[in-house]
Amino acid sequence: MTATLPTLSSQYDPTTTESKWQKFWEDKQVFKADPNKPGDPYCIVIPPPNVTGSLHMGHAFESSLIDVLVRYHRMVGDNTLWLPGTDHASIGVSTILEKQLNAEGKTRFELGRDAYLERAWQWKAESGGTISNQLRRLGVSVDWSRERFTMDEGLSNAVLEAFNKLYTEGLIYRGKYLVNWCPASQSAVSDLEVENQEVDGHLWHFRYPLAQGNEFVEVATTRPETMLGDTAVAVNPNDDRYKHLIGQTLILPLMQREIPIIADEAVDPSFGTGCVKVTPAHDPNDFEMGMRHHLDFISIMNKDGSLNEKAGEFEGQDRFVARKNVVKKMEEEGFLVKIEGYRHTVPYSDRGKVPIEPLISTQWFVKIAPLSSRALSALDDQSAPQFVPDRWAKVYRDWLVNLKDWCISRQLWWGHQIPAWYAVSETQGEITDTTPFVVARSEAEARKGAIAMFGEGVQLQQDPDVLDTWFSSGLWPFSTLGWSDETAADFQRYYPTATLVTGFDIIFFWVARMTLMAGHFTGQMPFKDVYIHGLVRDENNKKMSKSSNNGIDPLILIDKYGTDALRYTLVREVTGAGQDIRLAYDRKTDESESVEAARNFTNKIWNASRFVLMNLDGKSPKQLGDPDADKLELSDRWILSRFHQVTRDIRGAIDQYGLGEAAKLLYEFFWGDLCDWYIELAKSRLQGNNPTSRLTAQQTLAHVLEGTLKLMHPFMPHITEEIWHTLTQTSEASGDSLAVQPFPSPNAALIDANLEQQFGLIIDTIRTIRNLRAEADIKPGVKIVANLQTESDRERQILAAGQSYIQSLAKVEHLTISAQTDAPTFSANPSTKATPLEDAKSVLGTALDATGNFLAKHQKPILSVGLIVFILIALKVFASVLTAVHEIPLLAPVLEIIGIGYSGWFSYHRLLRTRDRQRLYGQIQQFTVEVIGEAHTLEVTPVLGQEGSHAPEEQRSPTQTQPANSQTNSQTIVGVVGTVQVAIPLAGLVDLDALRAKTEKDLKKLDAEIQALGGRLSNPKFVDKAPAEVVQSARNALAEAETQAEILRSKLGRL
RNA sequence: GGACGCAUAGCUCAGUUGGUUAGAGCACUACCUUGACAUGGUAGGGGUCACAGGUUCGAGUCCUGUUGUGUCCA
Repeated sequence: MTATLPTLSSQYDPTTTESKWQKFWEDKQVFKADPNKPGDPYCIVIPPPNVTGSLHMGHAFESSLIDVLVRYHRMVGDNTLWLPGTDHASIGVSTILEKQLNAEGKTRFELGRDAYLERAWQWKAESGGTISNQLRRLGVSVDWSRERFTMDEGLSNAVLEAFNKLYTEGLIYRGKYLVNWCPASQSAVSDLEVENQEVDGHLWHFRYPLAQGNEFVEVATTRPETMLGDTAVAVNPNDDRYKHLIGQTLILPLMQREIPIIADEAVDPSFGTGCVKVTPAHDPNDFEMGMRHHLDFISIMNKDGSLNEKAGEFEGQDRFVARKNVVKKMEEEGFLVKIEGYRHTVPYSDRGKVPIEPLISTQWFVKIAPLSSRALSALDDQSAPQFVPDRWAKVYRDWLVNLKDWCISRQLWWGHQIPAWYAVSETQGEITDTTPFVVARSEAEARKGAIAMFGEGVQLQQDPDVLDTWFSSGLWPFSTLGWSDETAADFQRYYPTATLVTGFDIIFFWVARMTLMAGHFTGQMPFKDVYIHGLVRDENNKKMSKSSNNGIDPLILIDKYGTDALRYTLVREVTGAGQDIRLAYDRKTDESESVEAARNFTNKIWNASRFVLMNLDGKSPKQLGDPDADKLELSDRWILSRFHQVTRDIRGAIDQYGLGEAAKLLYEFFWGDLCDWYIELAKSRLQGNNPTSRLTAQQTLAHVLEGTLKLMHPFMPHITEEIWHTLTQTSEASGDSLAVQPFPSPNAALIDANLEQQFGLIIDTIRTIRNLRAEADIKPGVKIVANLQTESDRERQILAAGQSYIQSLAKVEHLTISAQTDAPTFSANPSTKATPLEDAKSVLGTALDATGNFLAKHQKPILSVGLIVFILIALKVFASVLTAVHEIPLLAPVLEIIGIGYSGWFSYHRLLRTRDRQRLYGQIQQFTVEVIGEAHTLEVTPVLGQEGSHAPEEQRSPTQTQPANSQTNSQTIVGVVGTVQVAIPLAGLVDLDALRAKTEKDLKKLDAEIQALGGRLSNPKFVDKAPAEVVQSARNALAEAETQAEILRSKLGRL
């Protein structure tokens, strides 16, 4: 698309642009990976979002981060694959279907397994694509052709294979244990699906009577109904209060069961009364104690949370109803001592949102120790995976150490059905805790095995339960690449993957599940790096969650500001250590200040690019060609140096996961260096009539803009793709994309720190002049006269080189650069005053330099003979000028005062050409002002400026801005930059008080600094111990500050 | 209770191995509709770096403690 320039709007509109490029990328398969192509493999598997999910800010954040990495690596030349997909969310989908069925007055059992699953697949077909489609709107560069789902055929095979292998190796077992039971979904859940919540509950104190005698012990509980299942009371063996009771028995109230008092180290004597009731079938700690002391395990609860026949008269009551009734009954019978308010944590089911009930049940488990030891040794011996930031490695390690066996069976239908077939014919047609079973890859295979064991007549029934979703998700990094076929091309090429990007809250779910499984099945850690990012918090710094309903919908912000703006906002907020980021948001207006700022940045990119495009004469960067090295002007060399430096910094930052830093570097470079300075400097060249200079500016602009678009592409893919196509005049039909262009490489030869530093002085000088203009209330359109004075040869040379820049950007009509100090006769530091000889040398140096510049500018071959001739001519002119000087009023005495050396320099610069001499007329007056402090003795005829190609009548002569006969104009406002004095003669009335106040303030600051530096330097310990470099820089700083202060003080004296 | 963070401008946050005058964005003030951009430009004001000690020639930065705050684990 070679958009005709006038059609480019002055405001960037993301809506059409973004959908266009998203479609383009997908249609042209720009991100389709090819394992046969060259390049280092770089693969990221998307942490599969839950298929029931919809896009939230966390996805947007994480996807933005991943996309930066992936797009960067693709452009750097790596063979890159970002593989998308979703997991099947066993409990999540079941909950949704359960609700639907409830509304229809049905249960899944009435419906039957097959019909239920049909319905589930139908739901998936209709709603399962939501999250994927929303991800598309983020512009993620995933390979959609490889999109996977944990229940598709390949991944299901991987699950079968993994289960069978683990079972054969003795790492999967079936057994009766205490599990986290979710009465809402009526399924076991893993430890990780349990969320502890602090609640205001109660502590009920009960009295249990001893079987012998009339003593009591007092116990306390937060779940009174569980007392129905108590089979002991425990005390600490070292607790003197109760030592005598150990071994005696109690009569459990309500149940009239005789239970022992046991001694166990696990009892905390300081908690409550020091006596604890023990309910082994309903509490994890008590379960352990029950095992240790061979207690009875009495389960009093049904799977729906109601009490069973073991609960006596409370049978059939819901657990919370029973709780009240038990307390009531205990009170009636005189066993209730007291009820205290008590804040404690209660385990809630992550999905079911009801309190978990620890319940004894027969389930399938994965033996963790052998798996975690492998992951641990990978971490300890090889630091694999590498965590960024590395402190998370410790959290990961702690977790691996504390892992318990993993309950993988779920009493649900949606998911991978456990590949175990029971020989139900051995147990009266039912699956019991003891029914023999065969684990196999298929029913046919199972039958074969079962017949071998139980004969032809064996009846088989597959385990009705399904596997934990995480069982299949844990295989994701390799199952999606083709495992268990280890010869699969993708697996060979892309495994192990490069980086896992995830939030710290999910370390336990993701990272550990995957490292355990990968370590076991592939012998490698599934990713080299784990990049941990923080959470996106809302405007009140609260974690966004469904339950607090404070989520911010990324799609609303995308609609309002554009995807690139949102992505940039999120990425630039990221800082080094994986801190949380906060997103500004106004819920009433759906506006976000921070995204708006990023939107403004996209608009800036758009308009700066538009400016460049409008000035390239319709040519692409390629057609313009690269600029000739010897035609580059100072500003060209500067922006190229900046570009290559920033390229180097950005590569370094991204390579170290400093994505936010890279994003900020881009902002500063683009808005600051490129727009505020280079483009502004290039304007006069683009509009001027020097074709060489114009072409060089065009080439440099085109080159730097294209390079910058590449640098920015990973962060803001849509707008950069749009502009790049226009800039390079690449048609969409070609299928060529910025996304696959090579990322810029820094060219060290073009990086010039010295040049950048010099340019810094020019920039600071411009800023100082602008500052002075504002202080003096000079209107922005008015051109002024400015005098720069410094004793430093180096500074003068820099300023001379940047003279036209200063004039152009600070709106200076006439600029003088001189060695003359402001008030030489009052110099406080005579030793720094230039001698005539030094002056002469300086003049010669400057002259030679200026000559060189002059000749280079005009590209004439230089012969040393020519140079000598030129200098001779210059000297001759100098001589004749001395005569001319006397024709100009007051000039001769002025030159006498300021010295012959400067006069030479001055003559060269100001009197050599007619135009310069004319300009001089306008400057004489202010010279007089500077030197003598008054101008009224001078009479000058106004002379129009004739500089450049501008229409003279549009310009104001300096004499017009500074009426010669006025008494009010004999003031000069002075600023300092480096050791350069910047002086601007003032016209009209000036607020002297304000000027004085300003100057005094600056002076005060300087004096404080001088004092601090002086104090430091007069401290022998500092001078002795600090590195010479630091001491020297302190000395330089002090000298500079003293010069500055001197300038200001002398100015202040005159105000 | 244990672990890990955080505390810097009105707000949100940077600040690399200690080294000149602590930075940015937003907000604020003044001026400017200048031929890329008012979603813009120029300039400006605004900070005892939570507090108290210590190490050091030198501490926003390192150490100890205190306070406040957040997260995870139990």
